[in-house]
Amino acid sequence: MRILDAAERLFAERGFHGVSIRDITGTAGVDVALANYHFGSKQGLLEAVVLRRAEDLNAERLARLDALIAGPGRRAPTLEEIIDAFTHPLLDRSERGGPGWKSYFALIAEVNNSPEFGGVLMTRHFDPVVQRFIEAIRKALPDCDARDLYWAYHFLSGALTLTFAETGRIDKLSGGVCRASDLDSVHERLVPFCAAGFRALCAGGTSKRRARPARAARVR
Amino acid sequence: MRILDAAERLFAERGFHGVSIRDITGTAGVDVALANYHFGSKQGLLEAVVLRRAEDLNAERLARLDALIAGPGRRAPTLEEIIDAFTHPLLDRSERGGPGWKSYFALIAEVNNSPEFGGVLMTRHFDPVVQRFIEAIRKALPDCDARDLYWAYHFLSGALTLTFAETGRIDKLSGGVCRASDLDSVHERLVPFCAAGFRALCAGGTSKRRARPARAARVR
DNA sequence: AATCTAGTTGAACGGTCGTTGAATTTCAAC
DNA sequence: GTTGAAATTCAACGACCGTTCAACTAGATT
Repeated sequence: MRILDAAERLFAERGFHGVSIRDITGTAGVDVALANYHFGSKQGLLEAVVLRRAEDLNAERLARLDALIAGPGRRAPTLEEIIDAFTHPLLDRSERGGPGWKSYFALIAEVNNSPEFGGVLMTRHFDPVVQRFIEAIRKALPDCDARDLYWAYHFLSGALTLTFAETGRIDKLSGGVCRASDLDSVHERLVPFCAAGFRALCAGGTSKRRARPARAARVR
Repeated sequence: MRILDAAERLFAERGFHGVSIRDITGTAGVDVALANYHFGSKQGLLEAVVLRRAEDLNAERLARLDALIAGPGRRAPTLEEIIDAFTHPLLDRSERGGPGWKSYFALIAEVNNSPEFGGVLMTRHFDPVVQRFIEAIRKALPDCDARDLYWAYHFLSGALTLTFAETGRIDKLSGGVCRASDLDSVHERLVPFCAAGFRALCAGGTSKRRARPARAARVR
């Protein structure tokens, strides 16, 4: 659907309110009224854009997770493998999934940080799968406190979202040493970074965590 | 300035394009034309909102960093202390800095993930201080590859931004076990999470990192 | 061939948008 | 008390907004 493609790109570039239906239908080469006919409203169009690729993404994520935990004669999956199953589908699609996917991830990053739409859209379309992954991580990190687990996922989510949005800020900050478009390179670091973070919070139960960083929190 | 306060809150709630100048001046109780008179344009108003608290934030961050590295008879600061100097000013202000600060951090999260404004505003107002912190971390993690360092900061930045935006998504995801508004609790975990991530990427140079997670990347 | 439905178009609705210029008020300096 | 600049208001500009509805087209069904 050309309307969805145009909406995806423009919403990602300028945000929901920064784009008019006329911008979208104009880019798609169709009449203004067609958007409302197919999607009911501008909000409905946004939701359709989010939903379209979310289904594919969720399916691949779950397939990878199932392959890890139910593979024939499989040992228990490592934390790194679980995180990779969660993040690798994004890497695949952004690098080799066609041009729409990069727009999609930039859009998701905006929606994710938007009080207006984030709460509903993200929860509805992504949280069920996230729950499955958190359960898997819980098994890989026994004796892990639930709060620590959820917060660790929260940090992973923030890093992941910013990374695949490819805002290009890191390019400027690093003076060209890092390129946001070099996703393979980032992903290679994202997985061990987050795995180490998870272990720092979870491994050994809560007591270890509370004892150590209190020192840092007491600075000044 | 009442206009800045109103703009800060409304921009945070509904995004730049989701708010009209009339919304802002109406909330502030002044005439429509006053916004353009003082700030030139709607974009100028956004920039003024971002700049106002950025200065205070940068000053406090640098003061804490200087106290760490130049304190009287001070040992070399730990990684946790440096990260805390970077993040604690956010915690202080969000919890005890008045109502405007929470709006501000939500706004920063949106601007940060926006291709439209993020590139210019974030780079201009925050990157100089970020560079100082990355330099400090580099000294705390000798033999650290520059790319690893920048990418680790990138992940920290994403986690930090999402955390202080307090989108409340974690509340739903965790079924109430975690509350985004409980910032002390999050911060207590954010520092060790990121410190462990930095060490996983940087400690021992690049060879160690490249050897290990390749296994996770080769899954499937 | 007639009928029906989904898809598409054109035109228009009322409303809101960012911005501007002239008129008015405020208020400190003289 | 007058002057003058800064601050604020008022009214309006043209442009664009999301949405709707009647009209029209295409293609399958009868």
